[in-house]
Amino acid sequence: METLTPTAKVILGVLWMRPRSGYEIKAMVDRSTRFFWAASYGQIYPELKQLAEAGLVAGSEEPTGGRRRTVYQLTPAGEEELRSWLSTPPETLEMRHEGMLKVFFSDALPPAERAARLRDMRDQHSHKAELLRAVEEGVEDRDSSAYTILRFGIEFNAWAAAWCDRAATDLAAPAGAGGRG
Amino acid sequence: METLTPTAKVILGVLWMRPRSGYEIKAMVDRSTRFFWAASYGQIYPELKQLAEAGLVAGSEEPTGGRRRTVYQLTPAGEEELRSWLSTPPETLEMRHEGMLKVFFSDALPPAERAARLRDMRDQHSHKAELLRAVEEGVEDRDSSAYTILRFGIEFNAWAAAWCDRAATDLAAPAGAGGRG
DNA sequence: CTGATCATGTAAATTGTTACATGATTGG
DNA sequence: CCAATCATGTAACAATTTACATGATCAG
Repeated sequence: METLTPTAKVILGVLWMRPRSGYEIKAMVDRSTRFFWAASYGQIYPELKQLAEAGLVAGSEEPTGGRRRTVYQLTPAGEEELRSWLSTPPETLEMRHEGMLKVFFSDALPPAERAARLRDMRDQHSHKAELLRAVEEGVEDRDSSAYTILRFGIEFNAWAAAWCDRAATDLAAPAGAGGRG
Repeated sequence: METLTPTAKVILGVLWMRPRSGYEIKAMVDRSTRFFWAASYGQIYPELKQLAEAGLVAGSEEPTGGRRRTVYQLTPAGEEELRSWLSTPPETLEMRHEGMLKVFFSDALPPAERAARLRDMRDQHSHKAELLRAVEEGVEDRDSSAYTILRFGIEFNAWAAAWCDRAATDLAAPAGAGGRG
Protein backbone atom coordinates (compact mmCIF):
# COMPACT_ATOMS: atom_id res chain seq x y z
CA MET A 1 0.00 0.00 0.00
CA GLU A 2 1.18 3.50 -0.88
CA THR A 3 2.12 5.75 2.00
CA LEU A 4 -0.73 7.83 3.37
CA THR A 5 -0.58 11.57 2.77
CA PRO A 6 -0.63 13.78 5.87
CA THR A 7 -4.28 14.65 5.25
CA ALA A 8 -5.24 11.00 4.70
CA LYS A 9 -4.01 10.19 8.20
CA VAL A 10 -6.34 12.59 9.91
CA ILE A 11 -9.27 11.75 7.61
CA LEU A 12 -9.06 8.01 8.26
CA GLY A 13 -8.83 8.71 11.97
CA VAL A 14 -11.87 10.94 12.24
CA LEU A 15 -13.90 8.65 9.98
CA TRP A 16 -13.05 5.74 12.25
CA MET A 17 -14.90 7.58 15.04
CA ARG A 18 -18.00 7.86 12.87
CA PRO A 19 -19.01 8.49 9.21
CA ARG A 20 -18.88 12.13 8.18
CA SER A 21 -19.18 14.50 5.23
CA GLY A 22 -16.19 16.54 4.11
CA TYR A 23 -17.70 19.53 5.83
CA GLU A 24 -18.05 17.63 9.09
CA ILE A 25 -14.50 16.31 8.84
CA LYS A 26 -13.26 19.88 8.61
CA ALA A 27 -15.37 20.93 11.58
CA MET A 28 -14.07 18.01 13.66
CA VAL A 29 -10.44 18.74 12.77
CA ASP A 30 -10.93 22.41 13.67
CA ARG A 31 -12.29 21.45 17.07
CA SER A 32 -9.58 18.92 17.86
CA THR A 33 -6.44 18.01 15.92
CA ARG A 34 -5.99 21.46 14.42
CA PHE A 35 -3.50 22.34 17.15
CA PHE A 36 -1.06 19.64 16.05
CA TRP A 37 -2.38 18.41 12.67
CA ALA A 38 -4.36 20.87 10.53
CA ALA A 39 -6.27 20.35 7.26
CA SER A 40 -8.13 22.72 4.91
CA TYR A 41 -11.01 22.17 2.47
CA GLY A 42 -8.50 22.41 -0.36
CA GLN A 43 -6.88 19.27 1.01
CA ILE A 44 -9.88 17.40 2.37
CA TYR A 45 -12.18 17.24 -0.66
CA PRO A 46 -9.57 16.11 -3.19
CA GLU A 47 -8.13 13.64 -0.68
CA LEU A 48 -11.55 12.09 -0.06
CA LYS A 49 -11.83 11.36 -3.77
CA GLN A 50 -8.43 9.73 -3.84
CA LEU A 51 -9.16 7.66 -0.75
CA ALA A 52 -12.42 6.52 -2.34
CA GLU A 53 -10.58 5.54 -5.53
CA ALA A 54 -8.07 3.62 -3.43
CA GLY A 55 -10.94 1.81 -1.72
CA LEU A 56 -10.11 3.04 1.78
CA VAL A 57 -13.33 5.02 2.20
CA ALA A 58 -16.78 4.77 0.63
CA GLY A 59 -19.12 7.70 0.06
CA SER A 60 -22.89 7.60 0.00
CA GLU A 61 -25.28 10.36 -1.01
CA GLU A 62 -27.23 11.55 2.01
CA PRO A 63 -28.78 14.90 1.13
CA THR A 64 -30.40 17.03 3.82
CA GLY A 65 -33.47 18.32 2.04
CA GLY A 66 -32.41 19.66 -1.35
CA ARG A 67 -28.88 20.20 -0.08
CA ARG A 68 -26.58 17.65 -1.57
CA ARG A 69 -24.27 15.86 0.79
CA THR A 70 -21.83 12.93 0.60
CA VAL A 71 -21.13 11.01 3.77
CA TYR A 72 -17.97 8.91 3.87
CA GLN A 73 -17.17 5.89 5.97
CA LEU A 74 -14.16 3.64 6.34
CA THR A 75 -14.08 0.43 4.33
CA PRO A 76 -12.53 -2.65 5.97
CA ALA A 77 -9.38 -1.90 3.93
CA GLY A 78 -9.40 1.65 5.29
CA GLU A 79 -9.73 0.46 8.85
CA GLU A 80 -6.88 -1.96 8.33
CA GLU A 81 -4.76 0.81 6.82
CA LEU A 82 -5.52 3.10 9.77
CA ARG A 83 -4.55 0.47 12.31
CA SER A 84 -1.37 -0.40 10.51
CA TRP A 85 -0.35 3.26 10.42
CA LEU A 86 -1.24 3.66 14.11
CA SER A 87 0.93 0.70 15.02
CA THR A 88 4.15 2.13 13.63
CA PRO A 89 6.30 4.62 15.53
CA PRO A 90 5.63 8.31 14.73
CA GLU A 91 7.91 10.17 12.35
CA THR A 92 6.83 13.75 11.76
CA LEU A 93 7.52 16.19 14.58
CA GLU A 94 7.78 19.69 13.22
CA MET A 95 7.19 23.13 14.60
CA ARG A 96 6.89 26.58 13.12
CA HIS A 97 7.21 28.72 16.24
CA GLU A 98 7.67 32.39 15.50
CA GLY A 99 7.81 33.32 19.17
CA MET A 100 10.85 31.10 19.67
CA LEU A 101 12.48 32.50 16.53
CA LYS A 102 12.05 36.06 17.78
CA VAL A 103 13.45 35.31 21.20
CA PHE A 104 16.31 33.45 19.52
CA PHE A 105 17.32 36.62 17.63
CA SER A 106 16.38 39.09 20.33
CA ASP A 107 20.00 39.97 21.06
CA ALA A 108 19.52 42.25 18.07
CA LEU A 109 17.18 44.38 20.20
CA PRO A 110 17.87 46.69 23.16
CA PRO A 111 18.18 44.66 26.41
CA ALA A 112 14.80 45.73 27.78
CA GLU A 113 13.06 44.36 24.70
CA ARG A 114 14.56 40.91 25.09
CA ALA A 115 12.28 40.32 28.04
CA ALA A 116 9.37 41.78 26.05
CA ARG A 117 9.84 39.07 23.37
CA LEU A 118 9.66 36.40 26.06
CA ARG A 119 6.48 37.96 27.41
CA ASP A 120 4.99 37.87 23.89
CA MET A 121 5.83 34.21 23.69
CA ARG A 122 4.25 33.63 27.07
CA ASP A 123 1.08 35.40 25.93
CA GLN A 124 0.94 33.23 22.85
CA HIS A 125 1.06 30.06 24.95
CA SER A 126 -1.31 31.21 27.63
CA HIS A 127 -3.77 32.19 24.92
CA LYS A 128 -3.51 28.68 23.44
CA ALA A 129 -4.03 27.20 26.88
CA GLU A 130 -7.20 29.27 27.28
CA LEU A 131 -8.54 28.13 23.91
CA LEU A 132 -7.97 24.52 24.85
CA ARG A 133 -9.55 24.92 28.27
CA ALA A 134 -12.64 26.25 26.50
CA VAL A 135 -12.65 23.11 24.34
CA GLU A 136 -12.35 21.01 27.49
CA GLU A 137 -15.60 22.48 28.86
CA GLY A 138 -17.59 20.71 26.18
CA VAL A 139 -15.96 17.28 26.54
CA GLU A 140 -18.13 14.55 27.95
CA ASP A 141 -16.00 11.39 27.65
CA ARG A 142 -12.91 12.00 29.77
CA ASP A 143 -11.59 8.47 29.38
CA SER A 144 -10.86 8.76 25.69
CA SER A 145 -7.46 9.10 24.04
CA ALA A 146 -8.72 12.36 22.58
CA TYR A 147 -9.16 13.75 26.08
CA THR A 148 -5.65 12.59 27.03
CA ILE A 149 -4.26 14.64 24.16
CA LEU A 150 -6.39 17.63 25.07
CA ARG A 151 -4.95 17.54 28.57
CA PHE A 152 -1.46 17.33 27.10
CA GLY A 153 -2.17 20.43 25.03
CA ILE A 154 -3.48 22.38 27.99
CA GLU A 155 -0.67 21.39 30.33
CA PHE A 156 2.03 21.93 27.75
CA ASN A 157 0.85 25.46 26.96
CA ALA A 158 0.50 26.31 30.62
CA TRP A 159 3.98 24.94 31.29
CA ALA A 160 5.45 26.92 28.39
CA ALA A 161 3.76 30.14 29.53
CA ALA A 162 5.12 29.69 33.04
CA TRP A 163 8.60 28.94 31.68
CA CYS A 164 8.64 32.12 29.59
CA ASP A 165 7.43 34.15 32.51
CA ARG A 166 10.23 32.90 34.70
CA ALA A 167 12.82 33.52 31.99
CA ALA A 168 11.54 37.06 31.39
CA THR A 169 11.63 37.85 35.09
CA ASP A 170 15.17 36.51 35.47
CA LEU A 171 16.22 38.64 32.52
CA ALA A 172 14.63 41.80 33.88
CA ALA A 173 16.25 41.38 37.30
CA PRO A 174 19.81 42.76 37.37
CA ALA A 175 22.09 39.71 37.48
CA GLY A 176 23.68 39.04 40.88
CA ALA A 177 21.55 41.73 42.55
CA GLY A 178 20.16 38.82 44.45
CA GLY A 179 17.56 38.72 47.35
CA ARG A 180 19.07 35.30 47.73
CA GLY A 181 21.41 36.05 50.65
CA MET B 1 7.88 46.98 2.73
CA GLU B 2 6.50 43.64 1.58
CA THR B 3 6.01 40.98 4.21
CA LEU B 4 9.00 38.78 4.81
CA THR B 5 8.70 35.16 3.71
CA PRO B 6 9.25 32.53 6.42
CA THR B 7 12.71 31.79 5.07
CA ALA B 8 13.62 35.48 4.89
CA LYS B 9 13.03 35.78 8.63
CA VAL B 10 15.56 33.16 9.56
CA ILE B 11 18.08 34.33 6.95
CA LEU B 12 18.05 37.94 8.15
CA GLY B 13 18.43 36.71 11.72
CA VAL B 14 21.44 34.49 11.16
CA LEU B 15 23.09 37.10 8.93
CA TRP B 16 22.69 39.64 11.71
CA MET B 17 24.95 37.41 13.84
CA ARG B 18 27.64 37.46 11.15
CA PRO B 19 28.00 37.39 7.34
CA ARG B 20 27.63 33.94 5.82
CA SER B 21 27.38 32.03 2.55
CA GLY B 22 24.19 30.13 1.68
CA TYR B 23 25.92 26.94 2.67
CA GLU B 24 26.87 28.36 6.06
CA ILE B 25 23.34 29.68 6.61
CA LYS B 26 22.02 26.17 6.09
CA ALA B 27 24.59 24.73 8.48
CA MET B 28 23.71 27.30 11.14
CA VAL B 29 19.97 26.68 10.78
CA ASP B 30 20.54 22.93 11.05
CA ARG B 31 22.48 23.39 14.26
CA SER B 32 19.98 25.77 15.85
CA THR B 33 16.57 26.94 14.63
CA ARG B 34 15.82 23.72 12.76
CA PHE B 35 13.80 22.44 15.72
CA PHE B 36 11.27 25.25 15.42
CA TRP B 37 12.01 26.96 12.08
CA ALA B 38 13.58 24.87 9.32
CA ALA B 39 14.90 25.86 5.88
CA SER B 40 16.27 23.87 2.94
CA TYR B 41 18.70 24.78 0.15
CA GLY B 42 15.77 24.94 -2.20
CA GLN B 43 14.47 27.84 -0.16
CA ILE B 44 17.68 29.51 0.93
CA TYR B 45 19.45 30.12 -2.39
CA PRO B 46 16.46 31.58 -4.25
CA GLU B 47 15.51 33.66 -1.20
CA LEU B 48 19.03 35.12 -0.95
CA LYS B 49 18.69 36.38 -4.52
CA GLN B 50 15.36 37.98 -3.79
CA LEU B 51 16.63 39.59 -0.60
CA ALA B 52 19.61 40.97 -2.54
CA GLU B 53 17.27 42.39 -5.19
CA ALA B 54 15.18 43.97 -2.44
CA GLY B 55 18.34 45.51 -1.01
CA LEU B 56 18.09 43.80 2.37
CA VAL B 57 21.29 41.79 1.96
CA ALA B 58 24.44 42.30 -0.12
CA GLY B 59 26.58 39.50 -1.51
CA SER B 60 30.30 39.63 -2.17
CA GLU B 61 32.42 37.05 -3.96
CA GLU B 62 34.84 35.45 -1.53
CA PRO B 63 36.13 32.27 -3.14
CA THR B 64 38.15 29.78 -1.11
CA GLY B 65 40.84 28.81 -3.59
CA GLY B 66 39.19 27.98 -6.89
CA ARG B 67 35.93 27.21 -5.11
CA ARG B 68 33.44 29.95 -5.81
CA ARG B 69 31.60 31.35 -2.84
CA THR B 70 29.24 34.26 -2.19
CA VAL B 71 29.13 35.70 1.31
CA TYR B 72 26.06 37.73 2.24
CA GLN B 73 25.70 40.41 4.87
CA LEU B 74 22.83 42.57 6.05
CA THR B 75 22.49 46.03 4.55
CA PRO B 76 21.28 48.84 6.86
CA ALA B 77 17.83 48.37 5.31
CA GLY B 78 18.01 44.66 6.11
CA GLU B 79 18.95 45.33 9.71
CA GLU B 80 16.09 47.78 10.02
CA GLU B 81 13.70 45.24 8.52
CA LEU B 82 14.90 42.56 10.93
CA ARG B 83 14.43 44.79 13.94
CA SER B 84 11.00 45.89 12.84
CA TRP B 85 9.91 42.27 12.40
CA LEU B 86 11.40 41.34 15.79
CA SER B 87 9.45 44.13 17.46
CA THR B 88 6.02 42.90 16.45
CA PRO B 89 4.16 40.11 18.29
CA PRO B 90 4.62 36.60 16.87
CA GLU B 91 1.95 35.09 14.65
CA THR B 92 2.87 31.64 13.38
CA LEU B 93 2.61 28.81 15.90
CA GLU B 94 2.07 25.53 14.12
CA MET B 95 2.82 21.93 14.89
CA ARG B 96 2.85 18.73 12.90
CA HIS B 97 3.05 16.17 15.68
CA GLU B 98 2.44 12.63 14.50
CA GLY B 99 2.90 11.17 17.97
CA MET B 100 0.00 13.25 19.29
CA LEU B 101 -2.14 12.29 16.30
CA LYS B 102 -1.53 8.60 16.92
CA VAL B 103 -2.34 8.82 20.59
CA PHE B 104 -5.43 10.85 19.70
CA PHE B 105 -6.74 7.98 17.57
CA SER B 106 -5.38 5.16 19.70
CA ASP B 107 -8.85 4.12 20.89
CA ALA B 108 -8.89 2.31 17.54
CA LEU B 109 -6.25 -0.07 18.91
CA PRO B 110 -6.46 -2.80 21.58
CA PRO B 111 -6.22 -1.27 25.10
CA ALA B 112 -2.67 -2.46 25.72
CA GLU B 113 -1.45 -0.64 22.64
CA ARG B 114 -2.85 2.69 23.77
CA ALA B 115 -0.10 2.88 26.35
CA ALA B 116 2.41 1.78 23.73
CA ARG B 117 1.56 4.83 21.59
CA LEU B 118 2.20 7.08 24.57
CA ARG B 119 5.54 5.40 25.12
CA ASP B 120 6.43 6.00 21.46
CA MET B 121 5.61 9.64 21.93
CA ARG B 122 7.73 9.75 25.06
CA ASP B 123 10.65 8.20 23.16
CA GLN B 124 10.30 10.80 20.44
CA HIS B 125 10.57 13.63 22.96
CA SER B 126 13.34 12.14 25.04
CA HIS B 127 15.30 11.59 21.84
CA LYS B 128 14.84 15.27 20.94
CA ALA B 129 15.94 16.25 24.43
CA GLU B 130 19.11 14.18 24.00
CA LEU B 131 19.89 15.80 20.65
CA LEU B 132 19.52 19.24 22.17
CA ARG B 133 21.63 18.37 25.19
CA ALA B 134 24.37 17.35 22.77
CA VAL B 135 24.07 20.76 21.10
CA GLU B 136 24.33 22.40 24.53
CA GLU B 137 27.74 20.79 25.11
CA GLY B 138 29.27 22.94 22.42
CA VAL B 139 27.76 26.25 23.52
CA GLU B 140 30.17 28.79 24.94
CA ASP B 141 28.05 31.93 25.44
CA ARG B 142 25.37 30.99 27.94
CA ASP B 143 24.03 34.52 28.28
CA SER B 144 22.70 34.73 24.73
CA SER B 145 19.08 34.60 23.65
CA ALA B 146 20.02 31.60 21.56
CA TYR B 147 21.01 29.74 24.71
CA THR B 148 17.73 30.71 26.38
CA ILE B 149 15.85 29.06 23.52
CA LEU B 150 18.08 26.00 23.62
CA ARG B 151 17.23 25.58 27.29
CA PHE B 152 13.56 25.95 26.48
CA GLY B 153 13.87 23.18 23.89
CA ILE B 154 15.64 20.86 26.28
CA GLU B 155 13.28 21.46 29.17
CA PHE B 156 10.16 21.25 27.02
CA ASN B 157 11.15 17.90 25.55
CA ALA B 158 12.11 16.54 28.95
CA TRP B 159 8.79 17.75 30.36
CA ALA B 160 6.85 16.19 27.49
CA ALA B 161 8.66 12.87 27.86
CA ALA B 162 7.89 12.78 31.58
CA TRP B 163 4.25 13.68 30.93
CA CYS B 164 3.83 10.84 28.43
CA ASP B 165 5.49 8.43 30.80
CA ARG B 166 3.10 9.32 33.60
CA ALA B 167 0.08 9.06 31.29
CA ALA B 168 1.21 5.66 29.98
CA THR B 169 1.71 4.36 33.50
CA ASP B 170 -1.71 5.59 34.63
CA LEU B 171 -3.24 3.89 31.63
CA ALA B 172 -1.48 0.58 32.23
CA ALA B 173 -2.51 0.50 35.89
CA PRO B 174 -6.03 -0.95 36.39
CA ALA B 175 -8.25 2.01 37.32
CA GLY B 176 -9.20 2.18 41.00
CA ALA B 177 -6.88 -0.73 41.88
CA GLY B 178 -4.91 1.85 43.76
CA GLY B 179 -2.08 1.54 46.27
CA ARG B 180 -3.38 4.92 47.38
CA GLY B 181 -5.51 4.12 50.38
C1' DC C 1 43.19 8.41 -5.05
C1' DT C 2 39.07 8.52 -2.44
C1' DG C 3 35.56 9.90 0.46
C1' DA C 4 33.97 13.75 3.18
C1' DT C 5 32.95 18.29 3.05
C1' DC C 6 32.40 22.84 0.85
C1' DA C 7 29.63 25.19 -2.38
C1' DT C 8 25.73 26.58 -5.53
C1' DG C 9 22.00 25.84 -7.75
C1' DT C 10 17.55 23.86 -10.29
C1' DA C 11 13.50 20.85 -11.33
C1' DA C 12 9.83 18.28 -9.98
C1' DA C 13 6.73 16.92 -6.88
C1' DT C 14 4.19 17.56 -2.79
C1' DT C 15 1.88 20.01 0.45
C1' DG C 16 -0.76 23.65 2.10
C1' DT C 17 -3.43 28.18 2.27
C1' DT C 18 -6.56 31.49 0.53
C1' DA C 19 -9.87 33.17 -2.08
C1' DC C 20 -13.51 32.45 -4.85
C1' DA C 21 -17.86 30.40 -6.86
C1' DT C 22 -22.12 28.25 -6.13
C1' DG C 23 -26.26 27.12 -4.00
C1' DA C 24 -29.56 25.24 -0.23
C1' DT C 25 -31.47 25.65 4.44
C1' DT C 26 -32.42 27.51 8.92
C1' DG C 27 -33.43 30.87 12.49
C1' DG C 28 -34.60 35.29 13.65
C1' DC D 1 -35.75 39.01 3.91
C1' DC D 2 -31.23 38.43 5.77
C1' DA D 3 -27.41 36.52 7.99
C1' DA D 4 -25.45 32.38 9.50
C1' DT D 5 -24.54 27.92 8.55
C1' DC D 6 -24.43 23.73 5.71
C1' DA D 7 -22.25 21.90 1.78
C1' DT D 8 -18.95 21.05 -2.16
C1' DG D 9 -15.60 22.20 -4.88
C1' DT D 10 -11.70 24.60 -7.73
C1' DA D 11 -7.94 27.77 -9.03
C1' DA D 12 -4.14 30.30 -7.91
C1' DC D 13 -0.61 30.84 -5.23
C1' DA D 14 2.81 29.96 -1.63
C1' DA D 15 5.84 27.02 0.80
C1' DT D 16 8.62 23.01 1.21
C1' DT D 17 11.03 18.72 0.36
C1' DT D 18 13.72 15.80 -2.33
C1' DA D 19 16.49 14.55 -5.68
C1' DC D 20 19.64 15.65 -8.86
C1' DA D 21 23.66 18.00 -11.24
C1' DT D 22 28.06 20.00 -10.95
C1' DG D 23 32.49 20.88 -9.42
C1' DA D 24 36.37 22.23 -6.03
C1' DT D 25 39.14 21.24 -1.90
C1' DC D 26 40.84 18.72 2.01
C1' DA D 27 42.27 14.92 5.00
C1' DG D 28 43.80 10.46 5.13
